[in-house]
Amino acid sequence: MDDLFKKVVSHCKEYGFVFQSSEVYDGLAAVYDFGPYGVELKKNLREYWWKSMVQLRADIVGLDSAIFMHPTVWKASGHVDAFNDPLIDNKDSKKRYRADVLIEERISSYEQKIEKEVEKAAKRFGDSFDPILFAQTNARVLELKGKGEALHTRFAEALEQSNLEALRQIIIDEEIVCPVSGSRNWTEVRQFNLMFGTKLGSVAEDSLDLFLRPETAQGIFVNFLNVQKSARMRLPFGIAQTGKAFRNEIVARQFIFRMREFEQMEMQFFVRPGQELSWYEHWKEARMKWHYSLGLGEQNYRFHDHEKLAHYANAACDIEFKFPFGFKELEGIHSRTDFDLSRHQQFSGKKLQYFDPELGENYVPYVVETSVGLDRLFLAVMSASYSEETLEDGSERTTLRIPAPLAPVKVAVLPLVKKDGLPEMAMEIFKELSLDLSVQYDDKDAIGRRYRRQDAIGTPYCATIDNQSIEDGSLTVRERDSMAQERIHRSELSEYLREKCGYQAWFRAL
RNA sequence: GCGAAAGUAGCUCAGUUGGUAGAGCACGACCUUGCCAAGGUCGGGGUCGCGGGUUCGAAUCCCGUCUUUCGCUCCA
Repeated sequence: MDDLFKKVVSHCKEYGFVFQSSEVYDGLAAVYDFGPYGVELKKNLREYWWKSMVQLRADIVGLDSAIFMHPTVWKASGHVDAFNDPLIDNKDSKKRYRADVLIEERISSYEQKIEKEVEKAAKRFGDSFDPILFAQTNARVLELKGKGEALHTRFAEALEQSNLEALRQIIIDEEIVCPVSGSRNWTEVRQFNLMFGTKLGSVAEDSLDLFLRPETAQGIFVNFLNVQKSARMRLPFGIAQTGKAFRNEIVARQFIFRMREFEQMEMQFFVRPGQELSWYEHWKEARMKWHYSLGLGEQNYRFHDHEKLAHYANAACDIEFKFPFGFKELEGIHSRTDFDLSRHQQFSGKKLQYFDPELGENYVPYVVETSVGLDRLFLAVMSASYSEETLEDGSERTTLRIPAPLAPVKVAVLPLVKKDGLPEMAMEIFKELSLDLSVQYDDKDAIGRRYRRQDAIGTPYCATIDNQSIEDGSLTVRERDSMAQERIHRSELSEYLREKCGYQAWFRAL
């Protein structure tokens, strides 16, 4: 594992940001809990997203839909089919493949062979026409074509019936080999469902099979008309929501980058058909600007356009972040067309249309989606903020340079010594500030050590109370990154912190 | 899920051919100092991931299991 990444992971645990779930029971794979500082950072990220996407915009409203949904939702959305992968392992190379992909490759290889035959014949024909050669080529092409079509039919049938044994038989009959080992030593084909199943109802035989939602988006789509009508929204408008989603990943790794239970922050923007691509471009820019506003460094972001589009999209890209293990997806922006609403209309039998007063007609809106992984955003902040430095005096300092508006603790109030009434005055200031900020009080150990402890959890400011404070009410404010100090009056502190730790400056940059 | 490596105190690690656990830091109390970590004294904490086996005796050898990390597949 990357060295920096390793340090970030252990820092997360040691300083109360992220713990492994159920650790006392040896943990639960790919599930994590957020500790005292983690929950604050996560809350701040969610809050900044929500305020900039909902509070600041007249054309977007919020929603909080349930994790449980009617089972037909997932048939309509395509998740029941698309999230089911038939997988097969090669016993020699220990590599795993999707059985359907292996067969599809074989089908297209027949088409390539036909092309080759035709090319070969064309070369040998030259200018003159050779009826014998023509007949031979024709026969070969027809044979290949027949084989390809037969395979295609057999494949479609096996898929239709979800017949795993039939899929395996095709791989064996076609003598498909593993590209790595070259062997035909295959395991059984097994089905992996990426959705978690559960049951609604306490009596087993009366219970309803449900899925935990694998994405939050569908809760927005099925509520489209409820929201549009009750909030009296006109197109174009968006619905935003944050919440947990669940995927039974075969392999879930890289700390909180890929978890089985994760939190999404997403917004579905409903537009008039035909306008979706310009809105798609609009949201690409707007979302990138939002990420830039966090101040983690613009060089750490890039777009990645999807070449293979999902079944529901006509344009899609990712905003990728430079994690310690490379550029990886942080947010997805998809032009989802009218796929979702149309499908829900079809499966529910209820109209999910919008009456456009300008056009004077009804239609199913098109949708542009922006979807961020909150936990990934969290990891991005942690890995971009982690820093180790050697100071002038040769001592080491580990600092989380978390942007002040996101910091779990905004200010620590520290009495310089534990006597002469300094703790009492510090506690008084702590109580004042904690009315509108996350504040910490600490009177243990030497002042320098306390500064380092605050550096390690990313506290941007420390307010130190000394003997002069008792006399004139002034105190020292020490800034985390520069370690610079300035003296201000205690009555100015609240305003000072609000200025430095608020989102206002970020909002203005959007 | 399959393959490979690892698991000893909160953290980083030692533990010699099997003889029944140790260091540094951290933590707690008290004293001292007082604006950028590591002053003094005392103290708490581990059935060596878990279960089984071999042995007079297992952190150490064997088997199983769990978790973590890496590769394969998928994705926010």
